[in-house]
Amino acid sequence: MYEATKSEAKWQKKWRESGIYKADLKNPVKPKYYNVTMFPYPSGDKLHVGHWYNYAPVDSWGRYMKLKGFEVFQPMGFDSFGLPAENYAIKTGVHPAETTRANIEKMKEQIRAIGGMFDLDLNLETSSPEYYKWTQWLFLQLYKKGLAYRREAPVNWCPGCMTVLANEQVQEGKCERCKSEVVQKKLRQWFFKITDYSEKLLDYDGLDWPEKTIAMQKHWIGKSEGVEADFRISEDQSKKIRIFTTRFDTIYGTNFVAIAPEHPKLFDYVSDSERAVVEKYVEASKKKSELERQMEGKQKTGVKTGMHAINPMNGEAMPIYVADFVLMYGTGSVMGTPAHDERDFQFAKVMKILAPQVIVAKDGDKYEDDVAEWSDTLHDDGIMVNSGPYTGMKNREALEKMASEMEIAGWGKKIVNYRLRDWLISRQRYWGAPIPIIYCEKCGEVPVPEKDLPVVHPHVKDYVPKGTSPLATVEEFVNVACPKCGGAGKREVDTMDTFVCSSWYFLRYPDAGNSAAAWDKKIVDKWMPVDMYIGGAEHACMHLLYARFIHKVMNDLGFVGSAEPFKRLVHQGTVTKDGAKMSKSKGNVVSPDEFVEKYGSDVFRMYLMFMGPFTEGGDWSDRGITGIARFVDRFWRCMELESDGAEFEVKVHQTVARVTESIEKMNFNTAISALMELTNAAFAKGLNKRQKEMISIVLAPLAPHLAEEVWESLGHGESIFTKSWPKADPKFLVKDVITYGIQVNGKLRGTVDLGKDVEKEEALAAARVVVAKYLTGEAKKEIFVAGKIIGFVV
RNA sequence: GCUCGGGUGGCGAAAUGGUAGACGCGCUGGUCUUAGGAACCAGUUCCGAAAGGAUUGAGAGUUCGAGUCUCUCCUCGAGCACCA
Repeated sequence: MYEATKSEAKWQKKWRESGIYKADLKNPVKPKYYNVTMFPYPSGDKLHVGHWYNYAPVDSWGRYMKLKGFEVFQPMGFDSFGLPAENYAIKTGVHPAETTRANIEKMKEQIRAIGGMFDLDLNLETSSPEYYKWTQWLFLQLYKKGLAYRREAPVNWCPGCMTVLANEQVQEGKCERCKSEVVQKKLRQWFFKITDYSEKLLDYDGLDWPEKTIAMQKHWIGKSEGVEADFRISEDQSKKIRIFTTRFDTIYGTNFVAIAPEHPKLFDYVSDSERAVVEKYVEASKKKSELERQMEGKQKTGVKTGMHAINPMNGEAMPIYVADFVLMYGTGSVMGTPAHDERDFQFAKVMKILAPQVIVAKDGDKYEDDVAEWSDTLHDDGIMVNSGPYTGMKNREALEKMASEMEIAGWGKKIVNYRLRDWLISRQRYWGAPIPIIYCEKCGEVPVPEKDLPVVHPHVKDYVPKGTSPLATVEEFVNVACPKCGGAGKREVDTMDTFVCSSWYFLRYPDAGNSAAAWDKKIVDKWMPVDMYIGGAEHACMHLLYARFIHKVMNDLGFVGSAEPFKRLVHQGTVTKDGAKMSKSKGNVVSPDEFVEKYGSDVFRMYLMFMGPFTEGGDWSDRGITGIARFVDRFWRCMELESDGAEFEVKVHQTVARVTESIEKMNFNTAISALMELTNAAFAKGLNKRQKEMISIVLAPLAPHLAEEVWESLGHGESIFTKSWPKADPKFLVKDVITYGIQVNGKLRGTVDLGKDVEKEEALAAARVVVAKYLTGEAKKEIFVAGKIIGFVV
């Protein structure tokens, strides 16, 4: 009888004592493998099924790579600054410095109970001065390069969290964390100039990432190539209005211009007579929240400004409108071409702008002069019509020609636009890394000299968010001498977005104890890039984008040799309970503890992996865990029995091959089922020693404790994880006798067993006998695919 | 609305264009047992007594052969959402 609990405690202790999960970081002899999972934040809640669903496959993968002969580095730290830790502290009334400490210890114990080979002894915690010192250093490097700057801008304000948020943290107009409705505020805040890296971030060359994640990032960066053009104002020929379009080819159909209410120069384009109306409209749209704008959907509103722009192609005067469907990005004003843009069409309908004219016609042979209903078929590429000298050209070619001619004429140029905004990193919250900047009356904005780092995060009693940073209440912190002139200075009191802390932790792991630098380039370049990065898909446009940006900056500054941080990325799926995401508020959190206690960690983690492909997640149900428990039991019994194993030799090698293939594809579920099949076949008779050794090694990534126990029972003193992955002998993988299916007119009508080297004629002859009664009439076609199928068409 | 994924037994799920439903749960029957929610053996897609027939969300297409490829549609999930 295998006693999981006892055995697991024993092996966890042995692994820790022998340091088997430690990698030789400075001088890896074997090829390195850097296996990382997104580090957790200590929140005070226990580990739930979702954590296990993440960490178990990561660990199985790491153990597999270890058995394959790699020096595997599989560290884990804690993302301990940030809102989860702070909110937990607010809830319990205990200072975050204390709760964080306690929670990390608690979580470490729980993570150790999984029996993973995570290296938790590096003590990487983003809230410790040894770590955030270097987060501040990182800030200074960006500052020096002009990539960190402060400006006043309308920003997203979350009234629930009482802080500003980055664009990435606003979802459907609500705070990503607390779901409060986000409002716009104009504030002076710190930004990272991620937009400088828009183009570089679009390069995914050499990355093995899920297509979907790449698509999401690309969409978020939102590159569009278009044209910026100046239109003259007909009321005042000295004035121009600059518009942006991606469809310059449709300009002959343009019959209005629309400008965003927030446009700084809006009133340059408003006539005196319309001034009052426009002011009213601007006021009204300012009051609308992001959410209200979305609620209105495609219902367009706007008012005339009273001025007109001149269409440079045909000289027509077009009315200018102020309309809030135009966003204050890029030029903040657009040309309206109702026939070729649905929004323009909707707006034109509301404003009763008449007779939108088709410019690009499908196929060129049929088009309507006037568009009564907008249809996206009109949007297709095609042949130019109604377009003066360009009529008859292919529209994409016309676009190029028109744009070059315009550039020569000097009233516009081709440009590339991105929707990515700069990363707002200021937070008016307590539990984060202080921004290392001092404001001096004389010298202005002064960066804290690197030798003065860290800017120590002050202890504050009342850290409940009030809308301004709690750090501002600590006078000894705020008042400081200017590092430049020695005069009176005041510290920046905002803290950094926790995503800054998490954007570089994987660079710290290999050299976590370094007190002289953020990391030693030599060591880090040995380990970077991360070979396998596993974590949730929800970070696609946040952490995963920020980390790439920071890494590229560090690469450009010469601090790292690699251009990308994560070579291969895999997202685990989400485990739901009754179809809903597990959350404490819903009260549907499943705790692994009782199952681990009853069945052991091996059974629990295998059960999670057996649910299905781990990238897909699934709905939690404890029905069925007994199946894995039975398997473990049978497996153990199988290993206890001794036989010569002759009859299982083929099966053993096939199982090794199948498990290898499955794990290689990270299909842990089918790896387990292959082992089940073998166990079911052999558990009553047993295997020979060599066979047991092979099988226990291929089981080891999935059930490490059980595998160690078996290995030891086979008389080995050393850990199974010092061994190497077995190779299936190809001679056992080819069956001598193959059962062929026989199809007649595509329907299966029988089977026949044939030798592996059977000739076509012989096979067909044998098959004909089996399905004789279906072979009526004349045979039209006979099919023989070696190793696969025999077919007749009659 | 746009961009991705999915849709296969009562359930979780397998299937390089080649015998659909491996493996597991559950269920049915049996063996062993004072008893068993333990263990083992057998069965289990649906309809049908059987012969046989049907079957991978719906429909069409390509193919000797389609869960798998192509098109149209339905539906569920995720993400983005007036970026011109």
